Amino acid sequence: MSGTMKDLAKYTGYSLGTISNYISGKVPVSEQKGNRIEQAIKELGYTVNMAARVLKTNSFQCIGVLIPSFSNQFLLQVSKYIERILRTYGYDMLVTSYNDDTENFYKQLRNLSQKTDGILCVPRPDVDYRIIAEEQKKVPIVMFDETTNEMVCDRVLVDNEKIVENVIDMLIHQGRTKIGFIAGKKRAYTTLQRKRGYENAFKRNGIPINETLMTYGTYEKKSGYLGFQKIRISNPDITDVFVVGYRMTLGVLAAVKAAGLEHEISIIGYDAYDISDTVDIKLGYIYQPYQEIAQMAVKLMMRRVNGDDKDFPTTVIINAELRMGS
Amino acid sequence: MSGTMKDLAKYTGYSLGTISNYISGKVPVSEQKGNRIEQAIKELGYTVNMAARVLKTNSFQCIGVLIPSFSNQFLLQVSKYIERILRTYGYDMLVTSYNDDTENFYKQLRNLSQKTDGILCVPRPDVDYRIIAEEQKKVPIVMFDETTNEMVCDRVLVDNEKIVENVIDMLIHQGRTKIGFIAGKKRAYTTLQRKRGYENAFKRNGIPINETLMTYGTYEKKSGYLGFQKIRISNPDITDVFVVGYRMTLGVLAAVKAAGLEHEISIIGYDAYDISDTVDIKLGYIYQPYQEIAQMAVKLMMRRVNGDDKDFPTTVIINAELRMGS
DNA sequence: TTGTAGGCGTTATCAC
DNA sequence: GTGATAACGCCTACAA
Repeated sequence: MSGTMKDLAKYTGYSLGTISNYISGKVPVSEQKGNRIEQAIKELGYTVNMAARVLKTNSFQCIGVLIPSFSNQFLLQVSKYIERILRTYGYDMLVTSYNDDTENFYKQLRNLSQKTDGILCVPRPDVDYRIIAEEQKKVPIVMFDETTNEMVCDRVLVDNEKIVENVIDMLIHQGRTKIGFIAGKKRAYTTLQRKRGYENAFKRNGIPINETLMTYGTYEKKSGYLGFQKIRISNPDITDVFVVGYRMTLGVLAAVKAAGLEHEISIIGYDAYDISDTVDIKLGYIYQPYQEIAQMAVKLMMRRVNGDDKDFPTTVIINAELRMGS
Repeated sequence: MSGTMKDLAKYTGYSLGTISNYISGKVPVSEQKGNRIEQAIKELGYTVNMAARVLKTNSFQCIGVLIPSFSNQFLLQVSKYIERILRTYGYDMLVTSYNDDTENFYKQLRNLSQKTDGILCVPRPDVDYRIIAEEQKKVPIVMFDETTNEMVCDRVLVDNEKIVENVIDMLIHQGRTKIGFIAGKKRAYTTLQRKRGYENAFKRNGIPINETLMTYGTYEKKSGYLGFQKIRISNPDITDVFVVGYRMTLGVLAAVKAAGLEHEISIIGYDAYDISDTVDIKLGYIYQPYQEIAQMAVKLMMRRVNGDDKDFPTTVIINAELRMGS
């Protein structure tokens, strides 16, 4: 237990008010006393007691970020930018993962709502929106990347439907129509969007949709691996695979390699920018602009935190882009 | 602002003490009153005010984890286990990154020491140990993975020297002596250990050490790429590369591939377990047991948090192992 | 500019 | 079991 303001007051002989004024910096204090207080702080090893300050001011100067898993490269990357941007606003960031578990999601949400002034979260599709709504009464909540439909809530999302549609359309125009699609979790918002984009492209080109070319996954490497195998059983003539997420892309790569199809198949993976030049397989990737997502989410959150709710609920849509491996 | 205990007291007509007793669960309360309070909680939307509780109890039931970067797969993986294990002790986890910046490290350390009961951190080599010592007066600090030498501090470390020595020795016995070594940051503890292991192996086998086979890196992919190129200029006959960290391994893979040397060179990468089966290059990896590291770190921290300092400072050493790609 | 006093929401210590 | 009351450390009027 380190010293308190009271200790400083006793030590210097000044009043508590003067000490507080000096430390908060909001009310000027004579230089002489300032110096003496400064010295006392060093002497007694004083540090502000955040709990007390928060209790009094009811403000944490801190925003929570809640993501499904620490294995998600993309979200961690976004978080990194969120942290930087928040700092320019004088806010700290607290990251928490709910480990892909719904109950844990609720728990962490409650937890963060006790420790922060607002929460940026990536929800699961199966969360009970009423629980979120309940928390939302206490602190502003902005969803990013994923969302749930039932909720009235601020959102920052990527236009998954459009980018997928465009990419698949491009492939079709190149005469490649046997395109496997390994999506994320079945009910996830992003999955639905991407699936729609995939289907749109085929419809647009008057090609019937082959359900056996599609499958879902868990974002784990293994499920990418298995997904590819499953699709290939029904479609030995498959030429392209579109796969969502870094780790599932790794899985597909491994499966393609294990099947000795490195030169027959090309892959387009979400967020696979890191590995496109390390493998022999042709690999393009969808780039989701981390920084812009972070920027928009923080901006919106800062407005909410400062009581500006005039356009609530608002949804910001951000464009992704296709990039090819070197 | 949601309801408080005082509101509950007013609403139910019971005293503050009874409300508190019921909510903390530490003192039994008659069932009838319990039910009534439960109902009042729902009615008024009461939630504990953590700040007030912390102020009073001086305990956060929360441990902070401070890592250099959210890009570090390995540390994030360890954090995931830390979180799980902490939960079994009834503690939460807060993760923070200092973005490879020393000043930021200090800042986050101070920050966490205000929000948690103890800090598990991965320090930079150049941190001023006095600042850590200062924080350590307030909360227990356990270093893991990395450490600084000057500090009197608890540590949970991997035996990098031994594993590297063994792996290099094995290669030498296979007649492969042109082994490149791309280490991490120059002054880092882990780097020094690994370098020593590398050198030991050569000494042990009576082979002179070739400095041009060694270089440092920043753990970024690019620095792995450049590191390989640099080493190869002086050593066109290089047959093996030992490289530290997931991303730098990716860089080496890309460089080897760019040079068309997929079949001449084999690579051993730290923590590269994810990609070993996706590339055509022979790739082994060092596996650092995440779970065990997390377990040891948490165990030690829990003892410190509970005031058991009898073996302070203590250092736990954990063994890594070599695994080969599928 | 400086000091005093009251209260933020909780827990802990008493009596009853 | 229950109720009153006093802290915990800080901030903020308001008064001096």
